[in-house]
Amino acid sequence: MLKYPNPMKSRTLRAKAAKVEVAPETEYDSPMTNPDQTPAEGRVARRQRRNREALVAAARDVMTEKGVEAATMLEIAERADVGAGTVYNYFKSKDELAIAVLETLMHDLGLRIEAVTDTFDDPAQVYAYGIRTVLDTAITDVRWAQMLSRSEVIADALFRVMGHFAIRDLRLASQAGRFEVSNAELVWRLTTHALIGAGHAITTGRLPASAADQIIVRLLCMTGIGANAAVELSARPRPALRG
Amino acid sequence: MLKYPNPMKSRTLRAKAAKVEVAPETEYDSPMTNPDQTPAEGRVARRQRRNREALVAAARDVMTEKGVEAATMLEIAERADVGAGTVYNYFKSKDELAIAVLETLMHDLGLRIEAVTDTFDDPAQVYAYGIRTVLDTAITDVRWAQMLSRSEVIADALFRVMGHFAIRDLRLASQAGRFEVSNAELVWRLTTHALIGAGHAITTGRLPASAADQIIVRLLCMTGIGANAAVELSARPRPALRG
DNA sequence: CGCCATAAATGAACGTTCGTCAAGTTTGAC
DNA sequence: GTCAAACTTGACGAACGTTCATTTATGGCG
Repeated sequence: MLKYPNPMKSRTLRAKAAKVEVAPETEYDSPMTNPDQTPAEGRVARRQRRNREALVAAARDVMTEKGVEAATMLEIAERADVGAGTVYNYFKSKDELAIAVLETLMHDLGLRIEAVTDTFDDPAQVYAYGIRTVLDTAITDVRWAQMLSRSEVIADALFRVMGHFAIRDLRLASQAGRFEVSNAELVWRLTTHALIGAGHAITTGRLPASAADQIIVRLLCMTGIGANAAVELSARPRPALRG
Repeated sequence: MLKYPNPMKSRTLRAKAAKVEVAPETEYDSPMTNPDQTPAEGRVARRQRRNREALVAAARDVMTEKGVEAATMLEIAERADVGAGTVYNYFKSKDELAIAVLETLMHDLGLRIEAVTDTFDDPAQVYAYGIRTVLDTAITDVRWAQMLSRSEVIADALFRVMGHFAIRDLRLASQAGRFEVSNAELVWRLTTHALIGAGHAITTGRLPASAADQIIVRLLCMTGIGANAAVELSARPRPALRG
C-alpha cells in the first residue's frame, strides 16, 4: 500500500519543506555574466544545486538497484553524502524524490526521441515512434522497470513530462487529417495509463514481450484511425535512438 | 511507496501463511447434502469462513472510511473481532486483503451489469455498457474511489474478475463484425489500465467528470471501429443498473 | 578583519507500521 | 475422558520515514 502520500495520515500538514526552491535547470548564468542583478549565485546556491543533483542521482541509483520502496532514505542520503534530515530540505517526501528521479529519466528519453523524429515527414509516424519507444524503454531499461509498480504516479509523470511533445504531435496529425482526435490531452492521458499498464504487465510476465506490436496498434487505434491504418502505421521501419 | 509487496524487503520469505485456504465462495453445500464425503464442514471450517468473511467486510469498511493505506491491520482485526495475528492466517499481507476486498466489489458489479446487458441484442453495446458502467461506478462509488490510488493492482483485479465477461463480449462482437479485435485479451488488458487511470484522474481532479463520454469513445476506438462508430455506440441510451 | 543574524545541515530520536512467534485454547476423533 | 493437531492470540521485534533541537556555515556590515 502507499504509505505517505495519503493526506489523512500526515497529521501536521507542515507548510515547511521545499523552501529551498533552487532553479532546477540552469547551466548558463555564470558569475561573470551577471554584474549587477542577483549576486551572481553564491556559494550556498551552488552547494544546494550540487546537493539536489547528488540526491536525485543517488536516489536514481539506489531505487534502480533495489526498487523504489526497498530504497531507504538513509542509504540515499549517505550515497549523496548528506545527512539524513537534509533530504527533507529538498524534497517533501520520498514520493516526491522518486517522482523527481522519474522525471529526469523521462526528460532524457523525450529529448532523444525528438532528435530522431524531427526528421520525419508524417506527424502520425512521429507519434507512433514516440509511444513505441517509450514502451520499449519501459520494458527494457532496468531503471524504468524497477519503477513500474507505481503505475498511476508514472503515468502522471509521463503525461506531464512527455505530454508537451505527444499532445503537439496528436494535434498536428489531426490537423493533417491523419488522426481523428478532438481532445488530444484526453487521448494522451488514456494512452499513458494504458502504456504504463502494458509495460508493467510485460515486466511481470502477464503479457509476453512479443505483444508490443499489438499494444502499439491498439494505442494508435485510440486516435480514431481504425484497425487497418493502425497496423500499417505501426509496421513502418523504426530508426534506432541515438545516444 | 509500496511497502510490503517487495520481495527484496521481507527478509525471511516465510512459506507459511495462507495455509487456511477456505474455498472462498461456496454458498451451497449445506451440511445436509453431504452424507458421506468430507464430514459436512465442521465447526472449524464454519468459524474460518466466518472469520474470513468478517475480515473482508471489516477491511472493506475500514479501507473505505480511511483509505487503503491509512487502514491499519489492527483496526481491521479488531472490527472483525479476531486477534491481530490471526489476519495473517487468512491473508499473506495487507495487499492481499485489499485485493480480496476489491474483488468482492467487482464481482458484485459484474453480476449487476450482466443482469442488464443480457437483454441487449448488439454485442458491441453490451461491451460499451459494461465499460461505461465500470467507469461511472469507479468515480461515483466512494468504496472504489478510495482504492483507485493503486492503479496497477485494481486494473489487474478488474482484468481478472470482469475479464470473463468483457473478453467474451469482445469476441462475440468481433465475430458479429462489429469490432475488429484479433486479441481480445490484450484489448481488455489495455482497456482496464486506461479505465482505472481515467477514473483516478477524474477523482483527483486531473480530468473533469464530464470527460466520461469522451473516455468511453476512445476506449471503444481500441476495438478498431474508428472514431465515428465509437461515438455512435457510446451515445446510445443506457438503462440504469438494478439493485 | 571580526561579528552576528540567518539559513541550512545534521543525526539521534520518535512514532508508527507490518509481520512473527511462543504460549494458550479449541476441536473432534478415538 | 484423552490427546494431538489446528487455530488463535497479543505482545513483540525490526525497520521505516519523518521531525526537530542543535550545530555549522554563510555573507552582509561595522
